[in-house]
Amino acid sequence: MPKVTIDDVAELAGVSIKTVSRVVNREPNVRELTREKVEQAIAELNYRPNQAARSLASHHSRLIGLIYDDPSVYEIPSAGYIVKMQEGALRACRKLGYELLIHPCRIRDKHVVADLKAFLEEARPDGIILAAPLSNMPKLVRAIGSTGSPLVRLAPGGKNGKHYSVSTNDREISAEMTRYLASLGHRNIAFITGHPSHKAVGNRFLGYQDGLEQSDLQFSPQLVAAGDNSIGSGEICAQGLLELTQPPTAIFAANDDMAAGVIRVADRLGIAVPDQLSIAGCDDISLAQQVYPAITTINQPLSEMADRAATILIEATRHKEPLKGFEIVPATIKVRDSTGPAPA
Amino acid sequence: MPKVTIDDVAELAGVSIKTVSRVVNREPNVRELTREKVEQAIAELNYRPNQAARSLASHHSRLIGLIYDDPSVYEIPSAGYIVKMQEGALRACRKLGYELLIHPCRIRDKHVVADLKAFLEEARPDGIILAAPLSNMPKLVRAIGSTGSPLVRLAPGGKNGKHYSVSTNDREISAEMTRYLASLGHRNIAFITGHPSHKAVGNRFLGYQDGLEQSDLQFSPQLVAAGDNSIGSGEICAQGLLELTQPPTAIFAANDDMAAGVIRVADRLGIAVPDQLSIAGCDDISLAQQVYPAITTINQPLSEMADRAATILIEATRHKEPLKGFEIVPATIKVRDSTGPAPA
DNA sequence: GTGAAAGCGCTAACAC
DNA sequence: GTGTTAGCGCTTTCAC
Repeated sequence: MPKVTIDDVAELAGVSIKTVSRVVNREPNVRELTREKVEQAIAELNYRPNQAARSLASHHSRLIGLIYDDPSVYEIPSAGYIVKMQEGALRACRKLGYELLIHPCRIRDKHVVADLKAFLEEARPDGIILAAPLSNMPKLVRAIGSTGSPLVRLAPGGKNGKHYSVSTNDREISAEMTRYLASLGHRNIAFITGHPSHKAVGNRFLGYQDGLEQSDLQFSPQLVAAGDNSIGSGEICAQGLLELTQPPTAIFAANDDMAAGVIRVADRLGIAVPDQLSIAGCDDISLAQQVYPAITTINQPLSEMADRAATILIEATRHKEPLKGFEIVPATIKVRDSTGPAPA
Repeated sequence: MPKVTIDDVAELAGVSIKTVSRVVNREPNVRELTREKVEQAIAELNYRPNQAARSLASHHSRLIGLIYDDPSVYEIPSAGYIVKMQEGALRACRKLGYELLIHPCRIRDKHVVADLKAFLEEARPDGIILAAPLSNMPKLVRAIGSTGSPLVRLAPGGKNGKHYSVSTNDREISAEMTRYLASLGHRNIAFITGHPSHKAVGNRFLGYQDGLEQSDLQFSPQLVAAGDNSIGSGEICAQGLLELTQPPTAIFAANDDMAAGVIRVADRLGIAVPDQLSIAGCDDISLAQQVYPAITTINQPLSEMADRAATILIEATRHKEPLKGFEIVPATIKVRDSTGPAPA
């Protein structure tokens, strides 16, 4: 397999290497006929541009870095969360001719910042996606910002003026889910909160409160239990809630793992789902469909969000645009089998 | 942030760039004193070699490609499997100054082979890790082999003469698990097989049979149910097995998801685990610890296997060694709460 | 042990 | 529209 270079293509097509370069990079100012000749030569020789040479000459690595919390430390974010994110980012990268560099990091490690800087300086990605919950950590955002790498924050709890962010409508959609439960006749709707480090998950709690108000229901602190995103915490919270003298007829959990925990407890206590108890989750991880009954949940469009983040980043480096602002990828409610009319 | 180059370091240290290069690459033939001077200059300037320049000049990308089945198509391998693999491969890469390129691919897509070749030719990783179940597909193994990229097959069902493989002792450890169940007094031990495309998972079935034999127990086809690695299939299989006139007192599932399905069914049928039914799984994914009771399982050392694969690959490219042979990373049994003495 | 020179294969800047 | 030239920042080769 002798390596085919741009010179070989130029020679075969009878043009200069610069013209080949223009065709490869889809630059303007090439006659249609010339372009075709070059494209044919490329196909004939099966030419592939050498990325190393490209990036050395252009000062662009065509690499996007995806930074997230290492799951082997916390179980947040979960493996499903990570894989979904990767999938979206990869989709965008492939479409635009980039590669993705994944970089899990341990937020509790003292050397995170140094480690991150080393990654940015050595691998030199053209842009960085910082995933939740890291996207909320000023220390990290600042460290990356100071290197000058274009940065997109993924699913941060709120915006900041300095960096672009891609979020979903956590609060609004959680309000909608709450209204949906209310519309089924539920009056005692409980909520299980998520891990406090994850601000986007915190917004779901706010949405729950909004939804109650919009449905003319009273917010009651007893109906709120504090989970930490794990199945186990969902079980513990459910147990507490179901022992109340006025137990809820619907439980809305800030993620699917905890909702699955609630189902387990209902199973054990002989409470029928959804006939006696409705259960709703958040995230739409695969578990939500695998358990019985399948969980009504909110489809967090993580893959689309990561796709958008990577796309924005790549387009920004191409046009050398400053990267400010934000966008919102709307979530949708997936009604499945764990919710139903309130018991009479 | 003005970019620091090798010339700056050479000037500050008062040596030639070649000497700096030697120090950076830990080559021999540098006096200790010279090395120290250079290292000090590097630290002072915070110099980082430019990877693009390095790989252009050396014809090494310092990239390892990890190829696996896209989870959005099949749910095998699961997200947890993928993340564990990535973790191990990343650990090795970081230690040795490499980066990891992940490349999920859709085995059912007609263009897989073309897509893979394009990946290899464009990104030019120095080596490839092909994960199970892809590592069993001759079509893919051949496609990668034909490009000349060094290849390590991860957890293939068997060896082949042409490529290095890293496996675990699936068969032996499954036999051990079966013997363990027998040692608890179980005489009716059922097995739930995994998805047939995953040969390593098939070896677990062979191990189950070995274990029965070694424990002087009769193999009985009725005690074998065919799952597909999903929680749902575990439930279906469990239902069938528990309806037998001579139901098993222990069920050994070829993965943890299916074992979790068995637990769900036992829960529903009011069968106490482990008092009336022992359940064992395979893989030790996080779910195994999160469900109640926590699942006794086999810890598949996926992370270590991927670490070994990447390490082997990197060392081979350095020494330009041909890459043949295999190695086995032993798995271990994790006894937790889902197994106990057979009912009297 | 150390250094000088010659590329690696592309893109940028500018000429035509 | 197209081509020429000069690097990008390293490693390789070979001389000393």
